[in-house]
Amino acid sequence: MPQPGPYHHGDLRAACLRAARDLLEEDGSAALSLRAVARRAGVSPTAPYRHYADRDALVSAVAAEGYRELAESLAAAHPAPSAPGELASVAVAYVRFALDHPALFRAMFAEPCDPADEARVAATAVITAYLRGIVRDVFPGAAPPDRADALATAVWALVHGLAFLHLDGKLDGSSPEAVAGQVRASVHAVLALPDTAGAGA
Amino acid sequence: MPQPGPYHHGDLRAACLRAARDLLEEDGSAALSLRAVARRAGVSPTAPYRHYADRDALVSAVAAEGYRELAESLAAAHPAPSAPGELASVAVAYVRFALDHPALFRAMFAEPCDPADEARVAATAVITAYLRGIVRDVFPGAAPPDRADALATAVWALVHGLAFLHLDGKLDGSSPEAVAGQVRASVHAVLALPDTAGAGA
DNA sequence: TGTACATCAGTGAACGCGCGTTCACTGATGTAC
DNA sequence: TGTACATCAGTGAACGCGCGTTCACTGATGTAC
Repeated sequence: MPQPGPYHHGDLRAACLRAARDLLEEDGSAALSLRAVARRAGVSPTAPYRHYADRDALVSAVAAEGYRELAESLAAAHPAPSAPGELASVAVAYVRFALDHPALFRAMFAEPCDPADEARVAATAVITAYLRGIVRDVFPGAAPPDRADALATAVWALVHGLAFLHLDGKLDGSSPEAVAGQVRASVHAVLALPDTAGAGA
Repeated sequence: MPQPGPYHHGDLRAACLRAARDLLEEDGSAALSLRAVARRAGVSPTAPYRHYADRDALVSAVAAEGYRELAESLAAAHPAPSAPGELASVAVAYVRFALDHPALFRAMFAEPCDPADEARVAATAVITAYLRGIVRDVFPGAAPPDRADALATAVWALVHGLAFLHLDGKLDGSSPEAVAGQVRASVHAVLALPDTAGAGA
């Protein structure tokens, strides 16, 4: 039943992205395939080639979209953190994003990365700059500037590692609260502050 | 040219593992396939089924071997660390292992994990217990015991994150020294100590 | 020491699958006159 | 307003591929007598 539908789709480019995202949400363990995306979008297997040069281009587009959404999630957690506890909230949002969109997150980082894909590189840079800026705001007096950079990298690596270890079932992710608590405790450890988590924000 | 060779291989089980490892070292981006492993081992495509129930069993065996080797690498970096600097050396070894065996490392963590595979679970537990023990040794007086646990998890996540970010080309991995320095700096940041890296051990 | 036979570890043909990608095509759209 | 035609976004058949897995088989090994 070929579903009459219009011959021209309208916005197949976006529909492919949407379909890819849906597939990742539904069965994250399967690799993303162009044919599956086309099927999902209700279109012939070759139609996506009108909009994407090849499979890699589609995957890169999906990854870039993921980066943008991740950045949004972080910003939504706290627009301009200036205290360690607020930074911790951003960290929690990072891990939360990974757990809420496991397959997307994996695609963003684990798919063989094309270093030449501009959108992807740019999207990564946004994340890096964002984290760096946050850490600088939280520690305005960090002695040498590259110390702040080192700290920013450490924070990123920490939350990234927590995210992946959770994704791979190596840590206790039984409840969102457990995860959040874990992340806060870790961030506070990094920032060398007494763990003020537990109750409050 | 079917290479005469003996009909019976001798130890095909081990040869498959070896072949799988070789393939991962050579082309880490390709997925590990049973047929490729058989080919590499110089054996018919179905011979491995004598020794592994299915593809997953092979991959799990490879991953388990990887965990064992990772544990060895960590132990070799420092048999019984008791000072932060020694702990940092272990951290460097962790990241080094990932960069030296990128595809293996990915297979260990990113392959859809079979939670039921005993060898694999056991091998993971060894890593966890090892890191936990180290952190406890380095901080014998850590106030509540679960604080030491949190710290151990944070350290693990930190090095794990650094490893993956490096694997994915998100950090400066231009030279082994740069990587090691980065890792040391991060660990010291976590441990809230002045960064004593740079020159010495 | 020699032979019969069970067991084991391989072979090789075959299956059905989904994939990425190509190609020549055709239906729909929109623009120029 | 009406028609001719270029352009664009789809179709659908076909290619060759490597995969996991099955099956009936056969060659080699080792044990019992």
